[in-house]
Amino acid sequence: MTLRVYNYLSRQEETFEPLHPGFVGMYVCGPTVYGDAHIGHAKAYITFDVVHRYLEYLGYRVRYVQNITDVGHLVGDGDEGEDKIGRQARVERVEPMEIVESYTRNYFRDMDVLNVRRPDISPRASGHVPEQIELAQELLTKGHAYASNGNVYFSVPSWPTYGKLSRRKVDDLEEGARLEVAGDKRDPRDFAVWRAATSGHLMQWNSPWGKGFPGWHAECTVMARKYLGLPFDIHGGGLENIFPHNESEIAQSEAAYGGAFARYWLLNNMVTIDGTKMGKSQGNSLTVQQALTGKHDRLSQPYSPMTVRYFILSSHYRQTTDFTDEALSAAARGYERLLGTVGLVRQMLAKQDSHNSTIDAQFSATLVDLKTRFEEAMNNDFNTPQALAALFDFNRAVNTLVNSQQPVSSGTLEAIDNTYRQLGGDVLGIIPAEISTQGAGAAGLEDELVQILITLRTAARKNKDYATSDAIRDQLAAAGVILEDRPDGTVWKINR
RNA sequence: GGCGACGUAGCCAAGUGGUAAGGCAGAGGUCUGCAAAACCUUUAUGCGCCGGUUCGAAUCCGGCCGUCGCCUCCA
Repeated sequence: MTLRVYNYLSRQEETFEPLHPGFVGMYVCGPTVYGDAHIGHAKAYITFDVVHRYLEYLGYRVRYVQNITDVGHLVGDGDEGEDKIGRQARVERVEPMEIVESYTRNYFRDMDVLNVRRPDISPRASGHVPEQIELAQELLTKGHAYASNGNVYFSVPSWPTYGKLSRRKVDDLEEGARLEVAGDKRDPRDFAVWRAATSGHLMQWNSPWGKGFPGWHAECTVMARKYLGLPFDIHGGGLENIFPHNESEIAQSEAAYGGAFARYWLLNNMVTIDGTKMGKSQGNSLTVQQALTGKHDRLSQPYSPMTVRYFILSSHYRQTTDFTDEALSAAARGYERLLGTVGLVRQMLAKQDSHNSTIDAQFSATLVDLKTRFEEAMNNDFNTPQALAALFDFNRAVNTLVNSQQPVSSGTLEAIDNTYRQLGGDVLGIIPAEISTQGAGAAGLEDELVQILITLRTAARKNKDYATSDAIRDQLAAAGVILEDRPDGTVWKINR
């Protein structure tokens, strides 16, 4: 059983084999930090987080590099736009680097709550200006770039394979009505590797061509090379950046350094909101914070981070994900179902007084079956919906077992819990190590207080004083504590 | 104008040549003092429409209709 991935370079599914056996180098285009993370970021980084986690599950040692774009990304069309960071700095009346710092922190804060593991290296574009200048010089030396009025442009016509990733024909690009001809470009298709700064530009550096700043595509080219070497295994990112960004990264790297850039291109599809494109320019963006707080026109309620994560993983990463309130609330209930079983298993495990390490023979076949199906799904280009389906089938089997009123050995419960932790936790990142809203994981005092009420209620029920027992249950429910009577006693959980 | 993706039950979503996974919602049932949770049964003779290839197609080919996206900043 081997991992197969869809490679946008070949537009085919291919067997994944890293260049150096046992090691994987992965670069993913990171955010431009001039605003809060939105659900498009969430989809992209959850997607590659799962890729990262699954590669490690398979035993690879992964180096995951994801840049922070803090300079060079321009607002608007053409070449006259303002730097995004610079503009936001002007709006908020602070230094550009304050913008970068604060939105970088927000970015990691949001990704942390979504349980996205941090990359191994988060290099900043502004910290790699010398390398980007060297890239421009190398391209000039090789004849694939030219300097003009303090700008350095990559010459697209000089590089015949330009367009190979996005499958655009270079000749067609000329007809694009939107491509404005900058006065100092030789060809409208050329793009800037280095840009001359106007006097008002807040972020600028000295260069052989005067004061300026790097072009947007340059950072990824140099930082991927610096930290992963060429070629490296996986380049990830969002499909909307396939052109011109990814295309230009490849061209610059191959033209400057020779040889291949990235070996496998994995690109996630985009996000829509109620069926239409989400974009900052559309005015309908949904930030991660808005999804978590529910403070958004389109949302009826807040959604937990794990619900958002589960929802994103419930469709394949190369499909578009349509965020609707209805779909999210369905996901919330589905996720609750999964988590409820995990919580129950952990509570039963905590209640076991003697340890019996024997694993039920019949159930161990179920465990093996789950693992097989799960791995088959994930090996099939990270098919998380299929993997989740396997997990839900397993879930049903577990529910049947723990409700069978037959004794279940602690060894079996432990094996079940470990499986949830490994597949649902380590790989998919949707099953927390501690379920804070579940009795078993609750803080001591909270659990003790609820246990006192449960004891009182149990006594009332024994006396058939249902008025009292129901009053306790109803009032606890109003406070957000749900009681469930099981044959072996009452358990509780917090209803979020 | 160029390029591309998608259209599967009320909703979300896998499946890409062998006779429709999974989740949500709905219906009936079991369990329960009543609930909750869970479990069982049930919910697409059919996968946008029309043709074609094939023993066999949701899956391949052609045409049509529809939706969305990229080509311009965006993950």
